[in-house]
Amino acid sequence: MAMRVKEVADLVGISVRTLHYYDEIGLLTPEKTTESGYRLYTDDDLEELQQILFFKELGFPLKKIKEIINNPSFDRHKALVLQRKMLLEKRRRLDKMIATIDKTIQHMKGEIQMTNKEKFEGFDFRHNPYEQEARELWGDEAVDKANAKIGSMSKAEQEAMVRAMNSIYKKLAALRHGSPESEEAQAAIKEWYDFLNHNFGNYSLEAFKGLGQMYVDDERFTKNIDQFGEGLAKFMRDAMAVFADQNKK
Amino acid sequence: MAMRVKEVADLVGISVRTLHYYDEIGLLTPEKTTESGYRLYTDDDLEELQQILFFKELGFPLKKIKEIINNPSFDRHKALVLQRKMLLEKRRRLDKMIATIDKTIQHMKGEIQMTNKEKFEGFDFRHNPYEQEARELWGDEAVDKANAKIGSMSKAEQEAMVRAMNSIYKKLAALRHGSPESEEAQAAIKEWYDFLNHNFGNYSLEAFKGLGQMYVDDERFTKNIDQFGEGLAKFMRDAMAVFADQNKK
DNA sequence: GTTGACTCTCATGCCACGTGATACTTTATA
DNA sequence: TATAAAGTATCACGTGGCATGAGAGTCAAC
Repeated sequence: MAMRVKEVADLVGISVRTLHYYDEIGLLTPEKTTESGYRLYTDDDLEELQQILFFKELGFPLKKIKEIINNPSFDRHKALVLQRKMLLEKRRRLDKMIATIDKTIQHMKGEIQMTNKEKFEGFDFRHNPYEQEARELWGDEAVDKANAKIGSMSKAEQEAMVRAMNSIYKKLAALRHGSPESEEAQAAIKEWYDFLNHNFGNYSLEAFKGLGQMYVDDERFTKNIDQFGEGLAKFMRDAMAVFADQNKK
Repeated sequence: MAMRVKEVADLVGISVRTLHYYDEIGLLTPEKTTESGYRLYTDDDLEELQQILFFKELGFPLKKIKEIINNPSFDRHKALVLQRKMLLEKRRRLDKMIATIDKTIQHMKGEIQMTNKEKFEGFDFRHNPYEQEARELWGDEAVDKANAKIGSMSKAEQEAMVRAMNSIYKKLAALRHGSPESEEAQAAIKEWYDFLNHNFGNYSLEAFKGLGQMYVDDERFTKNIDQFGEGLAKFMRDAMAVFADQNKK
C-alpha cells in the first residue's frame, strides 16, 4: 500500500527532489522507511501532503506551514473551510486580471481609454480580505500580543518582568537534568503557566503545549531560553507537554 | 507625468526593490532618469511592466520574459490573446482545486470516498494545454530542433556539417568590417539562410531575423561565433535583419 | 547476472528578490 | 529659510525553495 518517492511525485505532480527537501526540513517525513533507507509514504502522509500543497498554493512559506500543521490545536476542518474561501478570493483576482487583459486588448485597438490604475487591476496581492481571519486561526497572535504588551510597558515594568521571568528560568534550568515529570519540575512549570496567564491573558492548555513546542522549533526562542542552560528549551517543552496532558482531563 | 519608484510600486503592488532589480537585470529600464539619478517611469514603461507581470503570473522566469519581449518580432497583441487563454486555464485549475477541497471536506465527514488521485486534482501543473502554442510563439523551437538534429547525426556527418558552417563563417568574418548591406555580405547571408533551411527545416524570414538577434543576446552563441572574428555576431545580426527585411515584401 | 530504472546522500548553484547600511535629494513644516 | 521627514541611490550580504549533478547503493526483469 505504501508508495515510494517517484510514485508520489508522479501522482501529485511535484519532483522527487521536493519530497526529499520536505523531509529534510521536517515538513513531511514519511511514516516508514525500508531497511535500505527508501522512503515509504502512507495514505496519511498523502493527506498531509495535500494540506501542505493547499497552503503552498495560497502562498504560505514552508516554515509557516510547518508551524501551522504541527500545532497540536490545528483544526483540519476549519483549515479547509478557510482555505476554500481564500482560493475563491484568488479566483476573483484572476478574474480581474482576465478583465484587465480584455480591456488592454481593446485599448490597444484604440477602442477604449485606460487609466494607469486600471492597467494593474488584479495584480495587487497586498490585501487579502481573509488575512485577518487567517491570522486568528493560524497566526502568532499570542506572540504578537506579548510583544505588543512588552513594548507598551515602561522600562521599570519591563525590568521587573524580566527579573520575574529570569527567576523562573533559573529554577527550571537547575532541574533540567532530572525528569520533566518530577514534582519540582511540574511545580515550576505551573508557576510559569500562571505567570504567562497573569501577564499575557489566557493561554489554553493546548496553546501552552504548542508554545512549548515552539521553544524548540523557533530558534529565536531556543536561543533566548538556552542562555539559562543548554537544553533548557527542550526540557521546558517536555515539561509543558506533561503539564498540559495531566491537567487536561 | 513621469512617476518615481515608490509611486509605481504603490500603484502596481510590488516593492521598490523589485523595480530596482528589474532595472539591474535590464528587464525594465525606465526611459528617463533625473540629474540626480532618480528613475522616472513613463506610461510606456508602465505598459511594459504590465506585460512583464502577465508573464510572471503565468510562471515565466524573468530571463525568459526578457528574451521574449526584447525579441524584435514580439507581437504584443498575439501575446495578450495567448496569455488570456493561459489565464483561463489557470482558473480552471483553481476550480478543480476548489472542487477537490469540497470533496475533501465531505470525505472528512465520512460522506464520500476519495481515491488518491482525486485528492490531488488541480495541483498538477505539468501539462498546460497551451504550452505548445506558447512554445511556437515564444519558444526556442529553432534552437531545440537544431540541437536535436545535431545530436542524432553520426560523427562523420557532424564533422561535415561543422566544416560547411565554418566555411560560411569565415567568409562572413572576412566581410565584417564592411557594410552588412553590401552585395557580398548579402550573398553570404543568403548562403547561410539556405544552409540552415536545408539542414534544420524551414526558417521563416522573421525567425531568421530573430535568430540573428539571439546571436547577440545569448552569450552562448556570441562566444561561439565571435571565435571566427570579433564582432562577427553583431555583423551577422545586422546582415540577417537586412536580408529578412529586403526579401519580405 | 547484468542491465536499467529507481533510490539514497552530500554538495553546490540559482533565482528573485528581502534586508540593512550609508549617503544623497526632495518635499513639508516650523 | 532652516530643519525635519520622506523618498531615493547604490552597494553588499542573506534567504527560501528548490534544481542539478556526482557517486554509490537497491531492486525487479529479462
